[in-house]
Amino acid sequence: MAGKGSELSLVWSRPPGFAAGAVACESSGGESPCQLCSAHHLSVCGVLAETGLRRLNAISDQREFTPGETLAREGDPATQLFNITSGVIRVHKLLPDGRRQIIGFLFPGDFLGLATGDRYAFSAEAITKGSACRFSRKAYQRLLVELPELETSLLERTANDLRIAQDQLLLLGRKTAIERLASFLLDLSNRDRRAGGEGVEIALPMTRAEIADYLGLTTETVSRVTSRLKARGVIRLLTMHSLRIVKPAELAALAGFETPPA
Amino acid sequence: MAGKGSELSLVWSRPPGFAAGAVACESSGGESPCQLCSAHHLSVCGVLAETGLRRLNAISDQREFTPGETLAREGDPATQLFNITSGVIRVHKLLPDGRRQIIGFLFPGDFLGLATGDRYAFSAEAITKGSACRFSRKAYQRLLVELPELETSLLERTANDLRIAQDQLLLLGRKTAIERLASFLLDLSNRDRRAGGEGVEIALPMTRAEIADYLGLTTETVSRVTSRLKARGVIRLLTMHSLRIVKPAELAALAGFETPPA
DNA sequence: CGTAAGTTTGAAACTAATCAACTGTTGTGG
DNA sequence: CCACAACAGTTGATTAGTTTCAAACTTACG
Repeated sequence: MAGKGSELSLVWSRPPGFAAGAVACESSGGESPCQLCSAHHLSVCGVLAETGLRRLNAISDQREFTPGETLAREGDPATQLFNITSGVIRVHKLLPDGRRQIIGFLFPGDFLGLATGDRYAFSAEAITKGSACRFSRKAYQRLLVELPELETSLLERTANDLRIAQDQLLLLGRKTAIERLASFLLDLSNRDRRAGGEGVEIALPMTRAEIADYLGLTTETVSRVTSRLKARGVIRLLTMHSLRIVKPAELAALAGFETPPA
Repeated sequence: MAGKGSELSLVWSRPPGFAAGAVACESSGGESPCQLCSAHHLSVCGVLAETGLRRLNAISDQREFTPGETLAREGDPATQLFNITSGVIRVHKLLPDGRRQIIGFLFPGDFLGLATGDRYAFSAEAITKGSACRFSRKAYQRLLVELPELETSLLERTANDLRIAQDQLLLLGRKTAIERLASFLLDLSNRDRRAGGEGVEIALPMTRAEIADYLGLTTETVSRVTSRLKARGVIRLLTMHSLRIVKPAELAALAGFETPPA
């Protein structure tokens, strides 16, 4: 019962569980770009029929990005929305003195930019190279009015992202360092499983510093806690950026998963 | 530029800034209950025209609550939605060992229950006595399909709540105890100002323990930090549950408001 | 290969939590 | 209306978990 485990997107993401959203998609070129898009089934556009897809495609263009590239800057006018089709993005907020909180990591199928008013409330930067469908916010909003299934889908996604954010509030407000890291690894595992993987071998495209800024810790603490999990035989590092979950049950227990006592 | 300051609702709340949402309302009785409702202009129902209001009203009933009463329990089937019309609600999540994170406080006009799948992802309990419009989730969702302006309004609210949650992630992940309390008091001040007040005399309907669980601290720390603010002349306690902000600028500086350096 | 960036590990410092005592507030019944 | 009990809040002393500072080690890359 209870807790589902938190996720990772947080600024528009994956399908809330049932119906998928619908935004627009990429392709490697060709006549029907969206249907060839490898992220199509994960994306908001997944719910759109032929007609809707075509209209969405008409207002989108393709944007490639390379590591370190900025897609959105906190405080700038929020003119563009993105649907990630490949690669990984990090989304963060800063305090005036430079302290950083990473709000979420975006993967293919995740949507970027709607948790925003007139200006971006966060910055978004590429961690890996990748690509995204880009929309003008205005055109997108106009299209929303005419494609109610798209709006419904976005509402579901937003509600889902809100749920994810609330799980993360519990993590940041009340969990210990080891619980935070365990929760994070389980999230990655669940994500991999939903993407069709085994959820056992986990890729970590982000650096330790980025994990730290996501979990409200320091690099050193992330490193120490990782070592502890390794020493307890719960995980095994394969490379610097991938690991294997050896004892999933123990990891879940450590994560203190959101299962209320009552 | 930049930061707007975080808010307090987080599980469906106040108007995102421009258009208000629309759900349904309360009244003290009478022919046109919604229009007499004191929370009407703050609520999602605020955007609905006569017809929509009537339909919404048809599927709602009135629910009074007293301090300590539970409106929703984490893990239970999410069958009911609420629009708060008076009083204050706290929304929280628990870890198995009882650690609590308060996700938000809900005030009149705030909406409760949509950041949820089939089951509530949080518990909601009354802090004060009050009242709410209650809807069956199913009936509400059916109505959403037929009232697009309601759905649009909900989407805006959800996006707004997501933004608020993300501000709180920054607070919990990166701010110090004094910055957290200062941010909290400023949020309350802003809320009061938007409700037509001066934002100077602040009501604190919640206990220190509840503030602590909202800010990821302990009661003792909240008390100590409050004393420090008092000693510095930034605030003055009027009663146990109300205070005056004496130096708003200093309070804002302490809050480290979300203004990125760049 | 060599340099820079990223990661790990150790020691010291610090913030907030915990434990504990005391004070203030609230609400109830004599 | 006061006394008292129960609860809420404050303050102090100590502890613990995480950060900070520092150095060594590893990996990635030009």
